[in-house]
Amino acid sequence: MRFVQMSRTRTNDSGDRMVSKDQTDSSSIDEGSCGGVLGRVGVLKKGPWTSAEDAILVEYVKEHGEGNWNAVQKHTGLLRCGKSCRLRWANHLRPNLKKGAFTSAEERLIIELHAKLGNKWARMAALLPGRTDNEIKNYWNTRVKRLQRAGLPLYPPDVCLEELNDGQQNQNYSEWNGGDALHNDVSLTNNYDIPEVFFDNLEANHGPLSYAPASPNIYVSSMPTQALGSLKNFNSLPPTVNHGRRNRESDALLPGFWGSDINKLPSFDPAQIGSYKKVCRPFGPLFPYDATPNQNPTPFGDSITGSHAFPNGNFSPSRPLSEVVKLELPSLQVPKTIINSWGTCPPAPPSPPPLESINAYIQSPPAMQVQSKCYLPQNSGLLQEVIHESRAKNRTFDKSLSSSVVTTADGYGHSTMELYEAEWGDFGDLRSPLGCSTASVLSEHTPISGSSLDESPPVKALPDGGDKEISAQLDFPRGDALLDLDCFEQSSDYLVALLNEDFGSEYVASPTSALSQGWGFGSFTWNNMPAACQMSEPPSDNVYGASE
DNA sequence: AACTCTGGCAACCGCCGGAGC
DNA sequence: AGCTCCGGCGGTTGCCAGAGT
Repeated sequence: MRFVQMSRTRTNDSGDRMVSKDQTDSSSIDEGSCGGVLGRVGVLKKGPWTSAEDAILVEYVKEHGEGNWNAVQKHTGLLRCGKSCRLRWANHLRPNLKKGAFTSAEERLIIELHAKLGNKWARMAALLPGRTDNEIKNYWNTRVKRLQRAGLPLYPPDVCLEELNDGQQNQNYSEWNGGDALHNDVSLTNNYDIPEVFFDNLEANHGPLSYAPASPNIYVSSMPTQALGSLKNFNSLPPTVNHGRRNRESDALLPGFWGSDINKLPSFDPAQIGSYKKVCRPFGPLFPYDATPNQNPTPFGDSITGSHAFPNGNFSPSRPLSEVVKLELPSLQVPKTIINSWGTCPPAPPSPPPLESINAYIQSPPAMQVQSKCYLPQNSGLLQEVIHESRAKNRTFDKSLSSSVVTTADGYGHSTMELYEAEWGDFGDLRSPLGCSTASVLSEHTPISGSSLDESPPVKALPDGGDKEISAQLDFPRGDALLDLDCFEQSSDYLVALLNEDFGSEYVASPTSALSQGWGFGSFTWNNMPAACQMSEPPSDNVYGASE
């Protein structure tokens, strides 16, 4: 999976094989970075270190110890600034440095630490003996890149669970105990973020089928099925598209996602599933239909905000920054204030923004992609934040879902739950075979075609409040195509190929069997399924660990 | 064989905080 | 209090190698 750290030596071992273009950069007299200036010698050297320089530095440290790095140049004549010396020593020369690829345990630890700490590379390095912050950072960034391309979340389910459990220990608030905890959480998350799930999948699906209504990669909730759900993204790609790259990625897809050694993946514990059901259920399809805006002031979901891992590796910090003493922003983050300034989404008003603005977004994939890119940066990367917030939100799910009423073609109102059951009955469960969003499902199979806003499909007023509208018109262009069963079958075949390639056919005989086993392909997965929809027990097989 | 894309890695850059004066 | 120096940290860049087309 992860390339074994190459034995190649770019710098010095092979005798200055590599020469940087600015190996001696006399222009970089930058006090802020590396000094650059040196009184008597002239210019400081930049670029890769040579073995001779290393030897000089090692000798110096042996003699004088670490620290006082700016004195190195004085004492040794080494044309390197103090910072460069320190880095070289810390990252390559100091003893007890562990070289080579990260072990599975280390990778696992990094993931867990990142879930807890965010981009605190130095702190992680302190907990990983022999590893440097730079190493960890590089590893993580590469991982983020890979997963982002694959449209996968960053944290495996058990890591989420651990964080979840940790958080539960720390936050043992009751569900309706005066609503303080919940209220605070909800009120503080009143930031009207467009759920990242949209952008996430739009990004993941950008390309020939960028219009495809990707199922939201609902992070925690869909963890066990996330990989399968994400395979959908590849599913939606024509087999002729970039096959080689895809194969490469498919190779990285699951093992890379869950760790370097798939066999070491934690078993899928039904008990954990219970936790998922309990905690994560609401994340998925709820957001466009949340019928309890009073408790759920954000139009998207408090059910969603913060519940999703971005493919860039970070989670949405829907949990307000104000709640975090000092939130370290991962590499691609911007202050929360920017979140509310994206696109047409208004800054947090006291009431949910009009659905029109939301729909406008959803129906403008290109713009969404742009927005997505703009949006990505603010994720905190702190899994705990997400879980913390999600806890306060998931409670609204059952109520909202069961109370949501949508007028269907028969002219009668149906609860969204009824619609789910009706629409997905053919599949034996309530999952979208292609991970179609609830929105597209409903919009496709109700008179509210929603293919165009111009048609002004009726917006459903909820019985419990005239101003609570269901965005039944929420739709993706061409969403109907993805509901087509033929399309599904084709995609399924492709999925089978992928699955067989990655897992071996013994793991998943067919996508339909996978479905029948409770493995969702998209937004409707076992774990984000409303409780009422979970009519059968989740799969007990440990798909990922089946080889054990 | 040439090209492209991606992963991996080393190193640099800029900012920040602490210490000392 | 203000300044400078130093070191630490996180983000970014640039290069090479490998894989695929």
